[in-house]
Amino acid sequence: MPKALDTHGGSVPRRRRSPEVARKEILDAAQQRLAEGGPDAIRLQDIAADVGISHPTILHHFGSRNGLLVALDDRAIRALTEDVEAMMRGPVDLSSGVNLVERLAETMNQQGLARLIAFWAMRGGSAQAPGDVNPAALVEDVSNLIADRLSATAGSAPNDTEFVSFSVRLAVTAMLGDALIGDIMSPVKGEQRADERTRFRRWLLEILLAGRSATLSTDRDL
Amino acid sequence: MPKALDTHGGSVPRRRRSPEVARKEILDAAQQRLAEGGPDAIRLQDIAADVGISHPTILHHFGSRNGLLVALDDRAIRALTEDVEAMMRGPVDLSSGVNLVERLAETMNQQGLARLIAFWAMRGGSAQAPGDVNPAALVEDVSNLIADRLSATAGSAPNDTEFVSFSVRLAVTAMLGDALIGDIMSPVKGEQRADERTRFRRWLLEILLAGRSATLSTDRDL
DNA sequence: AGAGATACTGACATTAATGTATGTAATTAA
DNA sequence: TTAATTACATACATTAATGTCAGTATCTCT
Repeated sequence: MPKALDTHGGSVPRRRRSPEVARKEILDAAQQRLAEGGPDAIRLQDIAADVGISHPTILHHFGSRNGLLVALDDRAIRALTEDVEAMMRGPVDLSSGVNLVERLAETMNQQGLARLIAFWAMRGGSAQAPGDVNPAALVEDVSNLIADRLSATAGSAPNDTEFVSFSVRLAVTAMLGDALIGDIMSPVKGEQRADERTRFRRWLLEILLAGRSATLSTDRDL
Repeated sequence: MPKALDTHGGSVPRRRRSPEVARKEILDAAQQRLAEGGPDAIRLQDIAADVGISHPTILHHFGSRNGLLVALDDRAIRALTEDVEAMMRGPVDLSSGVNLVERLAETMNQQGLARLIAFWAMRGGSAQAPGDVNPAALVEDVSNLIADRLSATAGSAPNDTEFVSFSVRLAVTAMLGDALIGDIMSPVKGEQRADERTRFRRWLLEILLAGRSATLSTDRDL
């Protein structure tokens, strides 16, 4: 039988998480609150209630409210850059394998990541690159990776590098923007909206492919 | 000589604005704070200090802090939609007149409008269309306008409508996203960054034009 | 010039958030 | 099994924001 000498609620035994798990659960809850309720909805009490802990525990893990926000930003940028990186390390040919645009749209919309990234941008953005991650460096690595690949390919003009880089940039920024304000940019309502969104993405992919074939002579895999 | 019987500071006579001017000055200050400091920087005291008034005056004009935020959102969406509308009412031909992409980029970056729109999206977005303006309706009007023009033109396929609509949507969302996270999407640093940003916009415009000429047979003015 | 209307202020009330201090209970290792 | 560590809780302190109120100063209209 459980001993009833504890000072808290009593009936339910206290759950003890590993620091990693605790941090993840807290960040998840915070991210969901941000996505659903906006910036003002990030309150320690509420997040703690969602997770099922008391709010000082959040401070225990993140030091301060601002520490939590920085960790949130950090994770969001990491998710985005890693996604781009993964796409880049795969076959770079836009037409093959994963659909660049579709995948980005998924990433942006899952867990309200788009709003989180917007939040990061509003809170100072690249100016305050915090902690152990440097998003800009990650992106630069990816760009170098692409540049290396392209220069290793016979017959690639300097334009190719910029075309790929611009394509990625366009896809990322457009899918971010579309996740944020796509709804009001669409004249279609209700049921058909999802269809139109899908068509928009396909159209964007086609535009990119067309632009590429106009730039590159052959259709080789990069 | 000024009478010294007043209860406040005394030396400086109180300035009295028209409600419209007062609201505008307050909104401007709030917008700048949001753009520079993020969501947490929107504090009535600070904004009041920027304008040179006391914070209850803000409440007098907007009712509550939330009233101020709604007004901010409202103005941002209005600015965006009116910008799009103006572009649409002009010559729709993407290659002529104003550069669609450039102009959008300007709009997004002036006064940190991009961040404000992101803020709006995070705070509930199209779900809570407030007050006297319905952003969705404005956008719909514009879309109808385009559709009418296109159907009035001989030889226009249904595809044309969607192509123009998608082009605008792409330009808007991409320039919004680029204003937010363009910095980290660029592998270039320092001086050359501005150049690259310009090239990116030109490139986007070219892509759109190429896609159009691929869709439309003639190059007529719409 | 006088009177009404209202933009505006200073002082205060209230609420509500973050952060602190101290103790408890669960986990791990000796 | 005992001891050390630390995730976690309760109660409280503190700060800091929004919001209220009663009065003042400036504008407009007659």
